[in-house]
Amino acid sequence: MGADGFAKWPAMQSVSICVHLWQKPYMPELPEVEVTRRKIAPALVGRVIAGVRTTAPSYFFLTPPPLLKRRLKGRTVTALARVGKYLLATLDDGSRLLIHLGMTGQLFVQGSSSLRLLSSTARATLKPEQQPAFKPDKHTHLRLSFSDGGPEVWFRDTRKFGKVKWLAPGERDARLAKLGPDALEVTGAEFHATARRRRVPVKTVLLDQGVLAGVGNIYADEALFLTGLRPTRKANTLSRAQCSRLVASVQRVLKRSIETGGSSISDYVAPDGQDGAYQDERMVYDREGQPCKVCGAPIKRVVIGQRSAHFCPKCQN
DNA sequence: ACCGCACCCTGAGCGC
DNA sequence: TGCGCTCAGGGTGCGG
Repeated sequence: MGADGFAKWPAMQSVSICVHLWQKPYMPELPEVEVTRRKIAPALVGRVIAGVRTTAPSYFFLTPPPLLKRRLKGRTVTALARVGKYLLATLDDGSRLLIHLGMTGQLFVQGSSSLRLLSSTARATLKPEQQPAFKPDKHTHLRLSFSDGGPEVWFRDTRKFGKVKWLAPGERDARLAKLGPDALEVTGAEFHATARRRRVPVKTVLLDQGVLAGVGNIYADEALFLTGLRPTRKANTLSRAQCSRLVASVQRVLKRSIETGGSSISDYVAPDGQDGAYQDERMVYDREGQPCKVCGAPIKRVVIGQRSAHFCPKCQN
């Protein structure tokens, strides 16, 4: 990249590409991963990786750091795709870098200042104009520098549920192979074909990445509310029509979230932490005891498969 | 094939 | 004030 190619970097530095992902209500599901992909792609694609810094080996690194460094150095990123909740970077030698953000993963450009990158105390006390650019901490597990000398790309993940793996050219990854069709593309018929032979709660099927890839806890609850189905409803009792409506709801909430996420993070993070505006539209998730926005009944919370599920006892059956 | 559950991790939020 | 406890959650893997 020539000197004039730098023009885009200064503008990018003040931009937070970090979507959500602080605690509970900000899990990276399909929309958050997709928004991250769109924001991070310009800072990745076409650049030559010059240096790789990591933290100590851990199960976060499916490829051990020393090997990861050897494989990435000198490579040019040629594309950045999303597969379910995974990001997949293609490199110029045909190898690929697989990234999963886990629960708390944050992928962003060096120089980003985001309240979500700070401690809760700092978020509460710092005014937006006081936000410092984020400095790498013990949770910043991967730092890529580039031959153009521009800003680095960092991957931070406090709980280390995220994953980084290098895939040799042509290497098939079991995690990717297991994924069902992308949640934005799955059809009602496909969902019904699986649901009809599963006796577990329908929510469990929505969260099964092998059935449809990309739905997490928040959007599963929201889509079920929109469809009027309780999360506890046994999957095999759903009609084909109900499955079609459910899939349509899933796709509606995912698309809506991509829209609001994309716009809200385009240039600034609101001081009250309300970026990733979809949370304002949440009807049930994390609203236990609060009135249903449609009928006023208190939202209920139950546990399904070790995970919380929220629903309106009047609107959902 | 299907299903339930323990596990990985760390910070927030609670009770005392 | 501060300690210790519990909880949250995606994905994996194991035992039934």
